[in-house]
Amino acid sequence: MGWSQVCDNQWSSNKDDYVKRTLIKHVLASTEYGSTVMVAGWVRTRRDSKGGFSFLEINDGSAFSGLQIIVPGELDNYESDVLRLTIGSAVAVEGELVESPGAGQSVEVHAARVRAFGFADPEEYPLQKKRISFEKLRELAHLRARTNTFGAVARVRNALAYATHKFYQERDFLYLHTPMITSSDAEGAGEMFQVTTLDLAAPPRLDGEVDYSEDFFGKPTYLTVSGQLGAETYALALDRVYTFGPTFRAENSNTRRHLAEFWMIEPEVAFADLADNADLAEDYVRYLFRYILDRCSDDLEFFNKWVDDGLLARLASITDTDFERITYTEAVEVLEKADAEFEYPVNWGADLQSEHERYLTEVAYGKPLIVTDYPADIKAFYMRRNDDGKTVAAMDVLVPSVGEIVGGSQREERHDVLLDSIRAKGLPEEHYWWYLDLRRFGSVPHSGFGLGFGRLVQFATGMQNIRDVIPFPRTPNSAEF
RNA sequence: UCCGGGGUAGCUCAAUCGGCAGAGCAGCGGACUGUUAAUCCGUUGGUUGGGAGUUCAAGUCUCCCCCCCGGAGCCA
Repeated sequence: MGWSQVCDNQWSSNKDDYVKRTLIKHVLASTEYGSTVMVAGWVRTRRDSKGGFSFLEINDGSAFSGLQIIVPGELDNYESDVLRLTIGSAVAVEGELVESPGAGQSVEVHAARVRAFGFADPEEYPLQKKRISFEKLRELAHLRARTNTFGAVARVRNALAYATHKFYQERDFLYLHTPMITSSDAEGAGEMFQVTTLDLAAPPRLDGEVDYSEDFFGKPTYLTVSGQLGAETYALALDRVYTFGPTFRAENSNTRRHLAEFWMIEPEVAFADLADNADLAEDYVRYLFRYILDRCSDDLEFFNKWVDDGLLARLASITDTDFERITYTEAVEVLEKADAEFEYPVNWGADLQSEHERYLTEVAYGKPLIVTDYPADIKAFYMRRNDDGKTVAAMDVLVPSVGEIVGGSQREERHDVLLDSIRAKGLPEEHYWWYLDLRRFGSVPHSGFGLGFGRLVQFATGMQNIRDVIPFPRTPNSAEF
């Protein structure tokens, strides 16, 4: 049986086959009144009428809205099952699709059969119809997908992931799987989680030091903090590639914008300079928001109403306006002239602080902003040195509310300059032999960036905390579920 | 990690100067009803995060610890 048949309404009353159901989003869009439909999902609320029937609202996650079921009291299992269907119970319903006389929905189903699957004891079930705080729902991460908010987050996150692949595939980018276990800290992007099979209580030792030659890989290994360097190797053979996978940072970061495990998208393009890179980032981000505005309108309207009332206007403005582009030096000038109090002083050579980034994107320009050409001293070794000798071809995309969402650069393609940077930053050059090889053999200018997928979902939904846009967030002290 | 704010009923919160631990919602019982977070009446429900201390008396004051949230740093 093909998947399309599963989604089709092929249900037969002779067979107890509840796989052949119609997803609620298709039922809600249907106008085939009088037809028989089969639906299944989880009960959101039941209201009983002493007129001898019950209203059942069920949701299967396929749409923001649930489906109203009218259950007549004459059903055999009305007393035994239907009246026990409280919030959280799982149920399947066969019935007739009809136009609804009520105000809250256009269609409803008059049940001919109701099959109760798992009940949910209302004394025990932690979710309730009233609003529960996001903090409490984090403790209920195994159940929170059943709420309006987290169902909507999951659908928008999915749409953004799909749109990401669609965008890059349509542009002939090759999807690349870079390793999650790495033997070097070459990326230099933060503290790393160590991966080992050694007995931590009694590791083998040699001259007092832990003897990693006995470890699984024969040397210390870590979870990756970035797929960039691997992506560069493939871009310098296959022209344009992207990664989309998990990355890990063992930083003790406790903010609404950081996770210890998060997903990142990293495109890398050969024969591309910083301007090409900025064009790609802008096209990509605008493509994503246009996609969800088209495909996730119910979910976004919900977020706009209950989570962030400026969301829809902000998303629409981004799809309609070009991003502003300024250099770091220009940004510093704007900040120095700004009529605002900053906790941290602004001076050329210092990195932009969160408050500076937010001022630029929220106050000074009021839209997404691409800042380029940062001082070399505050940026990574692999970024291409500009002719002024002081700055590098780096770029950050800043958006209102979230701040930095994209960080990227043109990569240093000149072997001697790269080697000089590695030495100047005091990095162990023996770890970079293969990375330097790329500059010895067929080197070309190339560029890429990283986009934090969680921050993208935050921006797209208005959700304040990144822990609420991933199913099971990993943060310091927290790896439940 | 630093700064600040918190932890009280299943949930969201209140509790004045240190003086009998409360409300709404949920649950449960009943009434009513093509309902829409239904409504109305009644009702169950507490080791006030943990530990120690001050006091006649501690949710409240002091100390230690744990956890959560916001901001900062790190960064995506």
